[in-house]
Amino acid sequence: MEASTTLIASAYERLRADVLSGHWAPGQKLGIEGLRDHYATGATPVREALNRLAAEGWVQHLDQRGFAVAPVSDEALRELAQTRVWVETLALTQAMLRKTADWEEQVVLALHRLSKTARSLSVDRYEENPEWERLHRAFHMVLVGHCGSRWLIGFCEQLYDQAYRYRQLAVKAAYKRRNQLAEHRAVADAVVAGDVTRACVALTDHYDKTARIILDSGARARP
Amino acid sequence: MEASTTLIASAYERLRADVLSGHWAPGQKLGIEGLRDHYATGATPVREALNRLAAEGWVQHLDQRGFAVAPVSDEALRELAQTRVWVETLALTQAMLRKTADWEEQVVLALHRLSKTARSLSVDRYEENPEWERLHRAFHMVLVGHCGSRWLIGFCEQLYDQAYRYRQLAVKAAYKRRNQLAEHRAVADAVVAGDVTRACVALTDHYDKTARIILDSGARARP
DNA sequence: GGACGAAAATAAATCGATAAAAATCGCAGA
DNA sequence: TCTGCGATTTTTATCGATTTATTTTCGTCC
Repeated sequence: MEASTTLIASAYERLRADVLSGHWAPGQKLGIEGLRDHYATGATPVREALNRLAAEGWVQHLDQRGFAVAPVSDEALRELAQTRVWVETLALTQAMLRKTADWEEQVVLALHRLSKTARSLSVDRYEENPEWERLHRAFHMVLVGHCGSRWLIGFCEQLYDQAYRYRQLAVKAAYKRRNQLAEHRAVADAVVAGDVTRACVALTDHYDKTARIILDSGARARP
Repeated sequence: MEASTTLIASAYERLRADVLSGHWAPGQKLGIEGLRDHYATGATPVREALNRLAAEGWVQHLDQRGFAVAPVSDEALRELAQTRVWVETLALTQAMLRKTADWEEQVVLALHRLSKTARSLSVDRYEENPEWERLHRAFHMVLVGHCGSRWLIGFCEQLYDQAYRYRQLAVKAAYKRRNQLAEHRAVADAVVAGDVTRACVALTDHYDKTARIILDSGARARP
């Protein structure tokens, strides 16, 4: 074999990406056989990948009845958004309390890079720009990355990725134009100014808006 | 087969319990063959159980080099304790903000049950009392269980179980006698009184003491 | 006509074996 | 004695087949 990585790792990454992107719909059953075909690999890698995804909450494992994509619901999204606000403002606050020049520069830099990149590859309709997505995630992770707790950072990553799935599902329904850059800049500015309260308010505002847009788009769980 | 559950679930539970209890030492290599023998099962259940544990952070998965029990360190314990204080005071605060009579009763009840149970099965030396452990976990989970976010509850469970492993490792070194009941009661009293600040301080104090005792016990990571 | 139950079909869980990778060991040369 | 190379051994990752559980189908009985 010549794959740079192991088959299970590859299967895991591809499966995860497909769940995140909404390629496999929430609630959909993920039969071993079907996945084995789709990803052109054996049953063992698929199985182990599914186990990891199950532990991370992306899919459900129904004993003796296989796997299914984790369902979504308005209620779950509200809970997710609320948790994100709580946990990320906590992390941001801690990061700011131990502020360093280096971290501050990272924040400014991450925002700058994000601002230079288009949200959509196409001007008139939405077409995901992977570069923007990468930089957006990086920006948010830099904000909380200096909180001093790998646990907290990990939680923020989980929550971010979960929210990303909801965004992807919503985008299939409606592409709302919106001045995200201003929202991001508001957070970064407050960080640079050292104003914890303002930074947390700005971050909360950013997440609340995102959640509201997704909820309004009408992307709902299918039963 | 007559096992009420599937082999992988059983292997997962037993392996997890053995890692938590310190039966497999931190850093120790977990060879498939060895585990296959020890748990008298096939390689597949062992492998899938290890994958789930790896996703949850109990073991490390070194590509093409098998699995090893997650290492411990003083530094990691400090970070864990700090994160626990942050996240659980957050959850407790939120729980108290949406206080209900029912929840308040659950707290009182959980404390009562805990107070009626001995920490150790033996009077003169420490011998883990599974019932106390169960009730202790239940008490802490009731405290945060009303915060309104399944995510936050899940995080608290993860952190609790991680801390439990450190406690187990420390207990092998030294059994410190200590009035835990008073600490637990302090939290519950503050909750009943509706005093958020005092409840958070009491919880923080409880966790800080635990961490300090473990650190002082000298249970350290082996390289 | 509906419901119960047995049997077939489907799909998941598990095993044993194989292929690939890493670690180990031993030997030759410096 | 130390170092580097290669063969050997050990262990992991993967596959194909078997076993076991669940779902569906199809009669039959009430």
